Amino acid sequence: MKKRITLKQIAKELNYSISTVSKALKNSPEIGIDAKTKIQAYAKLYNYKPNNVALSLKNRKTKTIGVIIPEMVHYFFAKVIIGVEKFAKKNGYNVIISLSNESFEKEVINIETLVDGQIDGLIISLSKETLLKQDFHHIHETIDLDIPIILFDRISSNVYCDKVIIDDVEGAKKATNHLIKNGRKSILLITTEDYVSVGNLRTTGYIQALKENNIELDTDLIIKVEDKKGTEEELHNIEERINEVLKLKSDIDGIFAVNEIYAASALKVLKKNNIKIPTEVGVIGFTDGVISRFSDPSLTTVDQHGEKIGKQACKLLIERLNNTNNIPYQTKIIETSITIRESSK
Amino acid sequence: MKKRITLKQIAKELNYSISTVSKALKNSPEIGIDAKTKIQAYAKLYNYKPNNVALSLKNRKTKTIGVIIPEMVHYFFAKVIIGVEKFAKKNGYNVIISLSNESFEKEVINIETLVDGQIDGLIISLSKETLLKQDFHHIHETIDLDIPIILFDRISSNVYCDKVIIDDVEGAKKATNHLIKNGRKSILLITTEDYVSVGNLRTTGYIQALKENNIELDTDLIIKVEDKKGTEEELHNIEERINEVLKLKSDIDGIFAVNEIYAASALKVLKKNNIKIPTEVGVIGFTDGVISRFSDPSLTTVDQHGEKIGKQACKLLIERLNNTNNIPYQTKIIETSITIRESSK
DNA sequence: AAAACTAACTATAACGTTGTAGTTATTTAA
DNA sequence: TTAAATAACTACAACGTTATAGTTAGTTTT
Repeated sequence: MKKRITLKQIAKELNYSISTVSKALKNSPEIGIDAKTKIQAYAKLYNYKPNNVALSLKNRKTKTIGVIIPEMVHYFFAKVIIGVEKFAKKNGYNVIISLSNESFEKEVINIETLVDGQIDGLIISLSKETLLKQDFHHIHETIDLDIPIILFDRISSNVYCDKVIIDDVEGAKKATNHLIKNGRKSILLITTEDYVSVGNLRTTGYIQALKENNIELDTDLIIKVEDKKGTEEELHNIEERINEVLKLKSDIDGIFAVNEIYAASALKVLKKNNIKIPTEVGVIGFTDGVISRFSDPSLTTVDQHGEKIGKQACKLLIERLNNTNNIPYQTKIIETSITIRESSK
Repeated sequence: MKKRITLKQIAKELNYSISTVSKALKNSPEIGIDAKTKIQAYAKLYNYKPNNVALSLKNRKTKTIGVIIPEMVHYFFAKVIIGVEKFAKKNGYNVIISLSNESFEKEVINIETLVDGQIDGLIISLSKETLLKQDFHHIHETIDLDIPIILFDRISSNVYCDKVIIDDVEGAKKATNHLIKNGRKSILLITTEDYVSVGNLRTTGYIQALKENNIELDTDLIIKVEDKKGTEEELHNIEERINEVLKLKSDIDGIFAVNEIYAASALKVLKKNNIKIPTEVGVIGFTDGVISRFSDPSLTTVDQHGEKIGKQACKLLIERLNNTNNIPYQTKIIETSITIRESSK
């Protein structure tokens, strides 16, 4: 119907030049008070708003930040996005979200499309496939184009850029220590294959905690799950493997899972075997999401503070965007904390 | 480092005019084969890509679709977005996601920012506050600006535009009937206050199902929850109220909850009271999300097929964008289905 | 009363692209 | 051998904005 009004139209209507109108609306002292009042009133009446696309073209910046996450249905990523959103809005930036669906190819395409004039900078958590392939050319090319990238959570030491992570080792240590402090000694670890960096690090933390408490490491107590995108089949397989180990090692009194799905699976298997939680076996999971909160018993978790991560990532990005002279790359570490619920202690 | 190359630069470098370069890259027959080969080779070498912002300005369209959802941590919305994304990408559109956080004001601001040249059309699920206020001026203004809007899930009959919904009444009926078919007669309904349109409709479906099966409606068996954004306090309150009703009405043999959080709360209370699920009480929830899948017992749910909804919404939008002549507004209804799990028969 | 200044404007270019309307030089038709 | 046609280009305007560099007319200054 009534398309957006432009400076040109206002100028024509009021018999001023486009420049005058532009300046009047910017309250420039160059413009007389008469013209200003008239123009401003007219603009208000017709609800003038500058065309952002034109501004983007002129200023060569879009005031938009892109976020690429592997999946949307993860509570953690959702939280991160909320953090990014809040901080971005506060600083006059918009946020575009894109999904890689854990696929390397989609990640590459998404970055290309976004870099294509849509965004000033990117916040990315790498897809599993990318980490497996160790192919980061798309990231490097983007940085070469002077488009800053902040990596969070799923990062790689082979990429030079700002990063925001949690201390996965420390978090896993905290989790394991929590179980040990409760007097547990035979702790089952349910983790991912090593190429998933966070899984790897959490495994390390588990091992370190044992060592520091002089508990001998028993590799039979480590289940490494091959990731298959959470299919029913995979879930079943995980439960099966947990079940086997529980049969084999009857002295297990604690379980640490590197994500909440594995933790929920552990709960299920324990309950099926009529093992009392937390009296006989205590359970703790990494990632504080809805599943943990609503499971029965509710799960003790390592909270990654996703919102803080998002905020920090956004902050780093905006700082870099505002700073033309290259500041050295930073890696910010966000503290984890343990949220104690029914499944432990 | 190496900023994106432009037509101008190519033109200068190869001593052609900008128009020639533009046309050569578009393979126009106006341009000689020599020039074409040279220009195309050069463009490829320097990885030329047209600047999207300039194109947006020129074409007055952005090839971007905006999606505004009330929250991100809902599995349902996440699914819808996946559906939108897939269909959009396939048709050469990008997707921007924005969150209203259930706030009317944020919804208004988000729409304004997006409409400001960022998007060609919008897909929106209204915030609770908007539905409560019944203030849709921002929606109407956007439509007046010739920016098409598709509403999904949380819609209002007071807005004239395309809509995609599920048949909430039918879905609730299916759910209630499922319990009745299992021989249950005293079915507790846990729903929202009436201003939340979906809650309202699902309540209607419940009532209709009872009527059709000649079961007398007992209003004591309806719990209407005042929505408070899922705070711990609210959860506690819900559990309390369920508990009270269970004490009062000992013959309850089925529970239908209009979302999975309420359903999970019901499970918890039942288990605390040592009531066997599903033998003594069967439970079914609306919305098929992670909580339902990982709860214990796992929850029977009404699946809303979020991905389908997203796809349909995106389809309607793109059709409208491609059709300058006004087609009449449509409301598409996506079928629900029941996913039977452990909590009911 | 000529020079300098100022207030209040306008013209122009630029951001990167594309479609339309030229402009050449060369070839073909009459 | 002149007019018409064609091939292969270029110029220009436009999308909406803003910063820079003008241009007026009127006012001070001396």
